[in-house]
Amino acid sequence: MNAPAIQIDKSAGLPVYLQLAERIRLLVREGELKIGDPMPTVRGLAVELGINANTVARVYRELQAEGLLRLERGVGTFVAEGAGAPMKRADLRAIERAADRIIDLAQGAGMNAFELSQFIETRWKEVRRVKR
Amino acid sequence: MNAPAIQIDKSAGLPVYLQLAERIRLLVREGELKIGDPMPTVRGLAVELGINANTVARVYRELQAEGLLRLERGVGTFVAEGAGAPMKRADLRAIERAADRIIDLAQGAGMNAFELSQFIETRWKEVRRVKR
DNA sequence: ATTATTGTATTAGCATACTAGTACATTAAA
DNA sequence: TTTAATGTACTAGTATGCTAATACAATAAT
Repeated sequence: MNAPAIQIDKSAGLPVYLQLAERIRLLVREGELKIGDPMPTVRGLAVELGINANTVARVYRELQAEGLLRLERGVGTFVAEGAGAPMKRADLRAIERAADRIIDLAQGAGMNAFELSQFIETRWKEVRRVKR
Repeated sequence: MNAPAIQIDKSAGLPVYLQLAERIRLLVREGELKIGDPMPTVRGLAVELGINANTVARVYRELQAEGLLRLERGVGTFVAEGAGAPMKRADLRAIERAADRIIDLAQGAGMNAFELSQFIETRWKEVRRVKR
């Protein structure tokens, strides 16, 4: 499990570079990518995903600016020290369980993945002001 | 509540026409828009959302092709007869409750709306093969 | 010193997702 | 018949999100 599978959906409507950046952020937050872990090569990942190397480079640079990655020319790209602690396993598990539950409900109601995620984004923005 | 608020996020990365189409599909599925209800005018909605009338027209035409809307030139646009029954209120409520729960968990873990929705989309695709 | 591998940079070009403007066609109401 | 409101159609232009190609620069291994 040295290199977790990074995958994107080129036909998803959402720009590839946003998907890729978000996927990497999530892998770090989940703890699948730990501080110091090597990232795939710019060229290598580009080939693997079937996208352009510049697109990968752009994402890496953006994540470096966020302090999530550390780019070393001639050496490689690594998860940066400033990448913040990953979620607690218990929290992650709880979110996974909650996700499975709502996915189950949504499927039962005839929704698809896109509809559900849109629904949740909308609801998030609506609920934010409640602030419990 | 004749016309439920339709809102989009122009800075969300996701193309406006996809957001708009999805938002309308959801309103119909939730039962907020019922069969026969009038939709906002092409021009009116365009102005309201700050987008081009052609973009709205495109979305309406697409939803008509799906059988969700009925466009009558010179008259207006309406929710079509073939729009299918809305979700049961109980199902909708269950999904809303599940959404509130996972939003709460995600916020607690430091995620944002976009991260959560991406997480759920990814998990949906992963879990699909389990097929319970 | 040489070579292979890495990230960096630049330029050109293309398809998509629009914006903007205008004209037209159909319907209902006056 | 006229008018106002609706959806339809077309053309032109722009910004974004890429693809493609190429060259350069730093590092590590030889």
